[in-house]
Amino acid sequence: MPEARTAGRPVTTDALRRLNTARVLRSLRDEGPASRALVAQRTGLAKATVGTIVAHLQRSGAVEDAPAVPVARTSGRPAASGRPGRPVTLAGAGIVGLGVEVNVGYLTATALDLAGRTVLSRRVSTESGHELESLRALTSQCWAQLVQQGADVVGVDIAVPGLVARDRGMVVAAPNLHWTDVDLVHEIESALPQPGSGRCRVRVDNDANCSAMAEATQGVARGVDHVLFLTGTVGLGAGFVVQGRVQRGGSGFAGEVGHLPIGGADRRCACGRRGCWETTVGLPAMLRAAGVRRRDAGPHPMADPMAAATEVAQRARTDASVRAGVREVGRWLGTGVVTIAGLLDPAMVVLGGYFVPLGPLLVPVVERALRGGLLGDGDRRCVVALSTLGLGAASTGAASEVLTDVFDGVVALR
Amino acid sequence: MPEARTAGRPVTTDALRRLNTARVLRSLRDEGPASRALVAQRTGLAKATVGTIVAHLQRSGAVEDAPAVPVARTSGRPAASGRPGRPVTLAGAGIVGLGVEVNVGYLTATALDLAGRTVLSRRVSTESGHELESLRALTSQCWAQLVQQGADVVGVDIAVPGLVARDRGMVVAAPNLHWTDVDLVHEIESALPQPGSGRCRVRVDNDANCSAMAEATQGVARGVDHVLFLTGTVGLGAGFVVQGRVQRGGSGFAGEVGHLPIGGADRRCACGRRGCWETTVGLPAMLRAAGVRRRDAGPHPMADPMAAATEVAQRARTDASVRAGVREVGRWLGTGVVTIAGLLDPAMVVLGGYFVPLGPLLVPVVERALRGGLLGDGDRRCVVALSTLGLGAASTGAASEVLTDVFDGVVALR
DNA sequence: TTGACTTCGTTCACGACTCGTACGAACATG
DNA sequence: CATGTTCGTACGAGTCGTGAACGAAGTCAA
Repeated sequence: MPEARTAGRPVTTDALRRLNTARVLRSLRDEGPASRALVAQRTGLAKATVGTIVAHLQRSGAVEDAPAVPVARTSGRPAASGRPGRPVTLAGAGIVGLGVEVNVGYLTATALDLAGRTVLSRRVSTESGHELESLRALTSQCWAQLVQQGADVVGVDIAVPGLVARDRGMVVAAPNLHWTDVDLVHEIESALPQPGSGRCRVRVDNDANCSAMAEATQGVARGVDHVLFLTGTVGLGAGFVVQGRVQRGGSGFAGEVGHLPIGGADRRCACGRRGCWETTVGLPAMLRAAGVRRRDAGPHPMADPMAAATEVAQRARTDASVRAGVREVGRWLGTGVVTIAGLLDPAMVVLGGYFVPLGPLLVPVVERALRGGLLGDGDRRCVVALSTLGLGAASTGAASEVLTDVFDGVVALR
Repeated sequence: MPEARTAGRPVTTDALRRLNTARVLRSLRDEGPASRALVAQRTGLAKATVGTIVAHLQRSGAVEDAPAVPVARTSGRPAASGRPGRPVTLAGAGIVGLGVEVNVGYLTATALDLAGRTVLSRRVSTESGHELESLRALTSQCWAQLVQQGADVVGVDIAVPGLVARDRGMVVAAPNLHWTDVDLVHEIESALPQPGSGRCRVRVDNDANCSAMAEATQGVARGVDHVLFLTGTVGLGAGFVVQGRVQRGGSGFAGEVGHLPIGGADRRCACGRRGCWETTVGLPAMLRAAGVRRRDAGPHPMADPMAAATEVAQRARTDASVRAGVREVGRWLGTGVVTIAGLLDPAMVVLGGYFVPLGPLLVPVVERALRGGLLGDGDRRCVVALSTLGLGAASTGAASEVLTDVFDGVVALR
C-alpha cells in the first residue's frame, strides 16, 4: 500500500511545537533536570524557545520547578557565577500513561508519570471466561481514579499474551484466554467514559513486547540501547527494543520466536508441527529434561511457571542429574539466543519468566553459547541478564509504551 | 548513549518546509504524476502550500510540467469538467543519487534520478590491491560528469562486500578486498572536488543491504512493503527493507546471516567455528552437494559464482543426483529462510547471487519450507522470488539509498 | 557595603511557514 | 455566449523559532 508512505498528518506549524516540546522532555528524561538555559544548550534550541515551551509544559503539569536544592552543573565546571538557573524537572503526576496486563489468572494495571514513577498499581484476579469483563472494569476504574486525581491520561495500552494486530487494535489469537479476533480497542474504548476517550488513545500490544519495554526503561536494561527480551512460560515470548522503541519488524513479529525451527524435531509442538524451539526450551521441556514430573512441580505447573521453575531450581541444588538436564535445555536456549542475537545484534539479552529462578544455571550456559557463536566478539559484546521486575512487568512496559508517544511528540499535551 | 535520543537538529520552520516538500515528492513517486490540486488532496496540504512547494521544486529541477497528454483522473470519476490541471512529474535529471559498488574484480557505478531512471551507468574492472585507487577515480569521474550535466548530486553511497560501520563511515572488514578498518568516507570525500562535497554526503553501506534496496525499489519486490533479500556467493548476505527503508537493526546486523547456527555442524567455517549456515548453503557447499568438482565449475568458481552455478544448473538438467544435491542444499536454505522470516515477517523473500541460476530447483523447496514452517499461513503469506537485476544491483540500490534522504526530507534541495 | 562581573530568563521585532478565502483563468456544456 | 466547475495563485492572518536587548539575581573583590 503505497499510500502508507504519504500518510500521516500534514506538517503544520503546531507539529513544530510538538516536536520541540518532545525534544525538551527527552532532554529532561535522559539527561536529568536542568535550568532553561542548560536545556537550550543541550537541545540546540534558542533560549527564548525553551522558555515558552517550558511555560506551556508547566501549565500542562508535565514539568515543575525542581526542589530548592540546585543540581550540580555539568561536571568539572568552574564554580557557578552569575544568576543561578531555576532547574526544571519532569512532573509528579500531571501526565500519565496507563498500562494493563492480561494474564491467565489475573490482571495488573500500572500507571507511570513522565518521570517513570509508578502512580498507580493494582492487581485483581479473574475467573476463566470472564477476563474481558474484568478487564473493562479494571481499566475504566483506573482511568477514573487517575482523572479524579487530576492526571492527564495520555493513553491506555493493553498487554495481551497472544498474537496482536496493533494497527487494527485486534487480538488475533490468545490461546490461553480462548480469545480469537477480539476487537479489544473497541471493547475498552466503549468502557471508558466518553469525554476523555477522544484524546486518550487505546492500543493493544503483545505482552512480551511490553515486558521488553519495561526492562529497557525500568529494569536491568535501563540505559542500554539495544535490548532483546526473552521470556519463558509454557511457550516463549520475545521483544526487541532499540533506543526506547519496540521494534515490530514487518507486521509485528514478536512472540513468534517459539515456533522458529531451532532444536531437535523429535517433539510435536502444540501448533501441529515439529522442531519448534519451544518444544525444547518451553516449560514442559524443562520439566522433562530435569526429570521432574508435572505433579511434583507444584499444583498447577503450567498455570504457575514460576513456582514450577523454583521447584526445579530447588532440586537442582542437590541433584546433579537435574542440573545436567537444566544445562541441556540451556544449551538449546543458547543456540536460539545466538541465532536471534546474530540477526538483531542486541547489546543485552534479558531472560524473564521461568528462566529467572533457573538463572544461575542457565545464564553461564547462554553466555558461553554467545561467546562461541557471535562474530567479532571484540565490538559486539552481548551481556546476558536476568529480569528483576517480576510480576506486572508487562503492565509497566505498556504504560511506558504509552509515554513513548509523548516523548516522540506524537501527541500534544493539553 | 542517552544523548543520541536528544540529538538531531532542532526543528525550525524550514524543517517544516523540508518535511512537506518530501511529502509532495513521495506522493509524486508513489501515486504518480498529478496536478497541484490533486497533490493537495492526496497529501492533505493546502492548495496554496502545494503551489509554493511545487514552484520551489521546479526551480530546483526536481519536478517539471508533465507532457501535454493529461493523466487520467482518479479512476471511475465522472468526466472532468472545469479547468484542467497541469500535471507535475518527477524531473528527468535534476536531482540524482550516485551509487558505487565495489566487487572483487570490478566496480559498478549507477546514478538514479528522482523518478528512478538510470542517469549514468558505468563499469570498470580493477586489479587486486588497487581497488581503492580505482574507486576514488571512478567516483570522482562520475561525480564530475553528473555535475557537468547540470545535475544536483545529493549524495554518494558506496556498497562494500563486508562489515560496515555506516555511522562512522568505516569499512570494518572486507575480507575479499583485504580491507580492514578503512575510513572509506574520508577516502572518497577527499577525492571529490571541494565545492560540492559540503552538501554532497558520502556514506558507506553493506552490499547486501544495497541489493535489497534495489530489489525493493526497482526489482521484483517493487511495491512490496516488507522485503527480505538473500544472496548467495561464497558466503551469504542479507538485507531487510521495510517501506523503502533498510532496516539495520541494532548496529547494522545485515551480512551476518552466514554465521547463524543453522544446519549441520560437520564442516568448519572460514570464521573458525562450526555449524555456520554458510557452510551448508554457501557456494562451496552447493558444489559439493551437487557432486561438481571445483575445476569442473568454470575456471574460477569462487571468483565467478554465477558461472559456477550456471554450470551446476546445466548438469542438473540431465543428472538426477545433481538435482537431488541441489534440493538437499535447498532444504537447508529453506530452514534458514523460515528462521529469518519467522523473526522478521517479510511479505517477500528475494533470492539473489548464485541462487538465481538454480532458482527453478531451489524456489519450490524453499516455498515448501515456508508453507510448513510459518505460523498462520492465512495472513502471513510470504512469496519467494528470484532476483532479476543481475550485476550492478548493489550500485543501483546504493543510489536509491541516497535518494531516500530526499524523500524523507532529511536533505534540503537547492 | 558597594560596585563590577557573569549568567539566567523574558520581551520584542523579524523572517519563515502554512492556512483559508478570494479571485482570475481555463475548460465543458447548452 | 452565458453558465457551471475546477485549477492555480495572491493576500492577510496566525503560529513558531530566532537573535538581540534588557532587567533580574546571584558571586566576587575591594
